[in-house]
Formats: sequence, C-alpha cells, structure tokens
Amino acid sequence: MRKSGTQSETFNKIVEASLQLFNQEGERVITTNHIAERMNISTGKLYYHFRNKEEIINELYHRYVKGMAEQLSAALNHNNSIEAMVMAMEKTLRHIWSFRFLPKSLPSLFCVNPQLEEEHQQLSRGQLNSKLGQLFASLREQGMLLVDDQQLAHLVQHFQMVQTGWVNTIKQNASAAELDKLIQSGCRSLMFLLAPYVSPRFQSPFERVFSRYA
Amino acid sequence: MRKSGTQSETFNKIVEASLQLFNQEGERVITTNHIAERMNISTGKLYYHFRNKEEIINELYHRYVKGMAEQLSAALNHNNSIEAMVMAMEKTLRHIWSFRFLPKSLPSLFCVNPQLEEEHQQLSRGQLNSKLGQLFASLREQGMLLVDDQQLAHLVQHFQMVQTGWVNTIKQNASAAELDKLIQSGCRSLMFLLAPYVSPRFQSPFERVFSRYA
Amino acid sequence: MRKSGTQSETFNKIVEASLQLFNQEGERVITTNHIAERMNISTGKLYYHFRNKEEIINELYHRYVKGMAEQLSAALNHNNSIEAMVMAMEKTLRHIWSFRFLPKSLPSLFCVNPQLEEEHQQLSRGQLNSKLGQLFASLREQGMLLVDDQQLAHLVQHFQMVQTGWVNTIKQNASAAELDKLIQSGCRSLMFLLAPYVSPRFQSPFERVFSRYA
Amino acid sequence: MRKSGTQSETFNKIVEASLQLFNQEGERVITTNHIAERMNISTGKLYYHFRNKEEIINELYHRYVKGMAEQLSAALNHNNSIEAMVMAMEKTLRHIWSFRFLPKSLPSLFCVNPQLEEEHQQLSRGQLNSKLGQLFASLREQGMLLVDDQQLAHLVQHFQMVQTGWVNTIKQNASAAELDKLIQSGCRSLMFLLAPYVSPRFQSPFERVFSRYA
DNA sequence: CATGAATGAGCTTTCATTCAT
DNA sequence: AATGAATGAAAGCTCATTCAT
Repeated sequence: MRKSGTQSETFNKIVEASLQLFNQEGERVITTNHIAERMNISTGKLYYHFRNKEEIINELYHRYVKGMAEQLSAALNHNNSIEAMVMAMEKTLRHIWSFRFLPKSLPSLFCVNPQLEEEHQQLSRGQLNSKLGQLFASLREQGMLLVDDQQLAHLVQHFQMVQTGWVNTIKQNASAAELDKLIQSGCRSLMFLLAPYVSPRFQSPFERVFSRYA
Repeated sequence: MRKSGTQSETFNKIVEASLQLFNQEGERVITTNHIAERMNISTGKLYYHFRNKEEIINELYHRYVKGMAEQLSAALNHNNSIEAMVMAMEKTLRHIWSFRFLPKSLPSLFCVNPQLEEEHQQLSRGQLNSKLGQLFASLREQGMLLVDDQQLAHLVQHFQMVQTGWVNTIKQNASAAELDKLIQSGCRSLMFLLAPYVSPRFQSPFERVFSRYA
Repeated sequence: MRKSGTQSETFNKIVEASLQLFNQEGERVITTNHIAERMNISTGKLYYHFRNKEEIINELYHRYVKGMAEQLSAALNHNNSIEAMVMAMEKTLRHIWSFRFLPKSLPSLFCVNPQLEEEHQQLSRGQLNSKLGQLFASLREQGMLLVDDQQLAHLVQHFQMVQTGWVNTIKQNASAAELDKLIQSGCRSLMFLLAPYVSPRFQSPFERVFSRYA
Repeated sequence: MRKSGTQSETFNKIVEASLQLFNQEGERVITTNHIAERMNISTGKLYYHFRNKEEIINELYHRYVKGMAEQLSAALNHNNSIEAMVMAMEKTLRHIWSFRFLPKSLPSLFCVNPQLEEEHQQLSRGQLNSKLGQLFASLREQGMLLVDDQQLAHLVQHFQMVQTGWVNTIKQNASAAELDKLIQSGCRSLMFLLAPYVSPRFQSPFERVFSRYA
C-alpha cells in the first residue's frame, strides 16, 4: 500500500495527530476511530496508510529513536563544554516529553506487540545505549569524567532510567510554564547522576551550571 | 455483597491468580474472563468479589505498596551493616519482581483509572518515598553515607527510578536461575548509585559486598 | 415454602420495602438484590419468602386491588352525600399514589408476566370496574347522577383512565405538600368527569365542593 | 460516525424493526441483540447507527410525537364538520396504535432515561397539549363546543388520558379486524367525553355520527 | 486514493435464582 | 429459617479491521 520511501502528507498528519492524542489522552484509550475522527478523515483512509494501530505506534517509536539519536550525535559534536552538554540534555528531555506516551505505554505494549519489544532491545537498549556510551567515553577522553568502563556502563544505564523515570513523574498535561520548570529539574537530576564523576578540573564550571538550574 | 473488611479465600485466590496472569501475560491482555477461566470459576463469582478489573488492580497495588513499606521498615531496623542493607535490597527487588506487571502497567493505567494515579502520588511518591528518605538519613547518621539533604533527595528519587527501570529491562518470563542473576545485577546497579557517597570508613566493606555481586 | 395463610413479619417487611423502592426508584431498576440489601437481609431469605420478583409484585398488586375495593365499598356505604363521595375520592387517590409504581409498570410488565395481565383483566377491569359501576348506579338511584346505562359504562371507564392518567402525570418523588395539591387537582379532575351528569337537585352542593378544590 | 441529520436507509430499517418488535413483544423484553438478530445484521451495525437502545426509543418517540402533531394540524384545517373531526380521531387512534408500545413503556422508562421524561413533559404535555387545546378552542369558535376555558383545559387532559388508557386496554396483538372494532369503540369513547359540551346546533349531526360507531 | 458502513469477536457487567451449609 | 457465595445466561457495548463502492 504505502510506498515505504515516500511518506505522504496524510501519512505524516496521521502520525502527528496520533502523537498528540496519545500524549494527551493516553495511547491505551485512543482508538483508530478517535484518530480518524479527530482528523476528519475516514477510517478507511487511515487504514490505507497504516495496516493497523501498531504500525502507527511503530512509526512513532522510530521517530522517537531517530530524534534521540540525533540529539546524541549533536551532543557528541559539542562535547567540549559543559554548557553545551546541558543544552543537549534539555533538548533531549524536550524530545522525550514530546513523545511522552512512549515511556508510559511501551512496557505495557510489549505483550501485545512483541516485535516492538525486540526493536526496543535493538534500538533503545542497543543503538541509543551505545551512542550514549560513546558520548560519555568522549567526555572521559576530554577529561571531563573520571570513570572506568564499568562505571561508564552503569552511568549510561542510569542516565536512561532517570530520563524515563522523569517523564513518568509528570502528569499527562502540564502547561508550557510547568514544563519549563520540570525540564530544569530533570536536567538537574541528570547532572546529579554525573556529579560524582566530574573531574576536579571541570568541577567549578559544572557547579556553576548546576546551580543555575536550582 | 462482599464485606470489604473480611478477605475471603476466594478473594485472595482471585488476587493471586490475577497477579500471576498479569505478570506472565501482561495486564493489558488479561481480561476478567481470562482470570475466571483460569480459575475455573464463573465470571459472576469474580464479580461478586470485585466490582471490576480496576478493583483487582487496586488491591494488587495496595499489596505491592504494603510489601515495599515492610521491606523498608525491616531495612531501617537493620541499618547498621552493609550486608544487611544489601540483603534488604535483594528482598525488595524480589518483591518488585513478583509484582512486575505494576511498574509496566501503572503509567498506562493512569489514563483509564485516575483514582489510581492519585493513590500512586500519595503512596509511592509520598509514603514510600519518605520512608526511603528516612532510611538514607539513618545511614547518614550511622556515618555510612556522606550526603547533604539535596543529595539525599536525589538519591531517593534515583533509587526508585532505577528499581523501576530495572524491572522494565527484564523480559516478561525469566527463569528462576536468570532471575537470580538479574537480582544480583540489580543490586549492583543500586549499590553503584550509592557508591560515590559511601564514607571512607565503610568503603572497604562496601567494596567487598559490591564485588561479590559482580 | 411460605404458608399462604400466615404472612410472616418478614414477608410483610419485604413487601413494604419493595413497595417503597419500586415507588421511589422505579420497579424496573430495582432488583431483588437491592431489596435484600436495603433490608439488610440475605438474598436467600428473600427467596425463602418469595419464589421470585414477580411474586412480590403480584402480592403488591393484590394489596393494591384490595385497597381499591375497600375504598369503593366504603364509598358505597356513604353514597348519600357529595362530600362523602369526594372524601372517598381523595382516599382513593392517596391509595393509588402509595402504589404509584403499579400504574407506571403494569403495562410494561405484562409482556414479562402474562399471568399478571390475566389477573389484571379479572380484577381491575373486572371486579373493580363493576364495583365502580355499582357505585355510580347507586348514585343514580339516589338521584345524584342522571345517566343511562351506556353513559354509566363510559363514565366508569373514563373514571379509571383519569385516575391512572393522573398518577402518571406526577413526577416520581413529590413532597407531601406537593402531593396534597396534586390530590386536590386530581379530585377536581375526576369531579369534572361527573359534572355534566349531576342532577339539578345536587348541582349546588356539587358546585360548592368543586369550587373548594379550585 | 453516523451523521445525525441524514437518516440512512439502515437507520430507518432499524427504527422500523424496533417498532415492530417493541409493539409485538414489549419494549422491555426486546434487546438490541434481538433487533439485530431479527434484521440479520450484526450488533456492530446497529451500534454504528445508534449509540444505544435509548436512542432508538428516542427516535421512535419523536416520530410518534411528529405524527400526533400532524394529525392535530390536519384536524385544525378540517374543523368545520363533525365527520371530519371523527375521521381525524380515527387516524389518531390508528397512529397511537402503531406506536402502542410507547404509552405502555414510557412511564416505566422514565426512571431509566430521565432525559426522555423531560422531553415528554415538553412535547406531549407541552406542545401536543396546546395543539389539542387550540383545536378545541377553534371548535368552540365554530360554535360546536360550549365550554369555558377551565372546562376546555380539563377536556384536553381527559382526551389525552382516554387516548392513552384506550391503548392500554387492548391486548398486545389484536388482529386487523379486532383493531377496527377497537378503533370504533375508542372513537366512541372520545366522543362521549365531548358529548356533554356539544352545542344544541350540532347535537343532531353529532348524534348521527356517534350512533354510527355503536 | 478515499469513503464509511459493516463486521464480529469479545469485553465488561448484571441479576434472577440456586444451593450447600 | 437463614446465609451469602456462587451460577451462568445474557445484556450492552467497543473497536480493530475489512470491503464494496
């Protein structure tokens, strides 16, 4: 049906409407009918573009991962300053927030969609994980972080867990102002994870940035 | 109908069967029909004891929280040795594991059952959180942890996030042997969170225990 | 089970509780469970006294008819004064009101309980009807009403229809004060049916009573 | 889903099948499943067109009221002859008969569907009532009826009550022949209500028609 | 491409009634 | 007499998905 390369405008609109509804109402309560209704299109049209609801979620998941990978790549390219690092963190949290239904729903989706679980293993726990590992390794090389390989692996894992944990602490629909605050405190939370391993040389700039997020 | 105080045998059996099915298959795909069928009882019987599926989940959630609180209380009473602490961690992870459907499903349940979300705020993010805070504070008093109040608050939060994150990394049905290993690595992961704040005096026993979990 | 002669206290209490609930909430939404719950007895006890819900309704129907018959007999014994007639009307309307669920539910019950329909034919459209006919005939003999037999039959029918129609115009739960007013206007309505046939001799006392109900 | 304005063929067929079943078997015992089964359609199809059984009943109620209003309007336009009046009565009774489940079920439905009760207040006791009042008023102007305003109001009310009472006296499934007779006697019954107020000028034509219905 | 009516399996829930105790 | 847990048929309704047009 859909040509996998070209993503028609409708395709994109469906994905975006779904994202919005999933985030706002919860993926679990949003049916394909809701999505079509919200978009003022027929269910048939929706099913022309997607074989089923799962496929929409898959697409969203891929977009989520892609965005995460991009943030990480960007961070890798600006890994020389702590400020830049934290900016990247902020952008990452914002990105996670914009796909917030995923951390909430993924664990419960796996029993329905095992293929998604596998992909999640490969992408999040695989690709993204190793990218984050690279980032931390480069920070180590820069002398920013003092960690051995084991510690680095733990940091990576915890970093991801705290990111996920962070979204789940937030209520479904926060205002823009609230969100800003929450992103700040999320960054602080993540920085706190790294704090013990920041090298003395970078201690003071780190503290400076950290205190800015108080 | 059912007296809410007395918990009949059937009541308990329904709760236990539900827990097993939820853990094994995922709460999302288990219907009240499945539960009744598995137990070889009529749906009517199930609905005589519970108004609906939500109520079963609520009951399970309360049992989960109760167990967590008990572990924390026990830990508070044996907070003098690192060994004891880690034993408590193990037991806690085992307990979480036995209710593993909850960390997976809770976030997606909130949109369906907002009352549960509120309770979660009060119980997990409230009661359990402060209990864990007390535990860490007592460790600080014992001279085990060197942390200021802010750090303590972060530690509490991260500790919980890593616990939750840990269950979600595990595939639905792990064998007993796999589980043991996973519990070990979970403990290591949690210890790693505390590691930077362990006081020099307790460094060496901490290391000893830590390495045992390698 | 129940000895048909002796009506135990429980039996009566069930009937009375049912009547109250049927009147207040509507027979259609009141289940046997509701009745037992309201009475703080077990469903088993209820079913010891009544084979089923139908039987409770039958009993209520019989009490209703019995009451109606009593009112009519009383009226027959005091048929010399218009005042007495209207007093009887009032009492009758009050009685109908106290069984108000019946006129509302009977027509819809017949498809479920055809035996009840038959009884209704015999009792209401039979026994009560002829009693009311007798009453009107005696009024004719007294010179109060000037009607031929055909007119009398019509009057009887209309009288019953207006009584029934009257209850159905009233909302389920009227206050005592409202009820008093409604009874007044119900009497007026019934008197109006008879008005054209009141003999000149009784015109003025009739008018006097009628105007009192304005 | 369904556009509320356009009434598709299926929509109409569902309404008609429901009416037939409700009339024949009683609304109370007819479920949406029965309707779908009878029509050889899926329950899903039925629920695509109606949110629930209530909505079907609402639709039927509106059709009933619309028909009543039409009969009354027609009567108003041909109010010069008694013959025409009685023809209108006949048509009205036939219409009521074709919706006979309504007078039987409405009173018992109100406790389940309070919105319907409100509509009934506004439509039957409001709109239809005043239309009938207008009709009688125009008959008064024509010199056919001699009534004051109070009497007119009572007549209106009684007329409606007798119409309703009439349907309820008839057993569920009367043959066409029986029905014709019943309609005749219904008309007679209604005429009898008016009889005392027919002006001398119209007495003889009235009697003529009345006797024809004997 | 698009429509939207239709499907139908299956979910949650109710309730009159039974029955072992 | 009484209990109250249990039954089970059946009701109302949903929703992912299909398919004729």
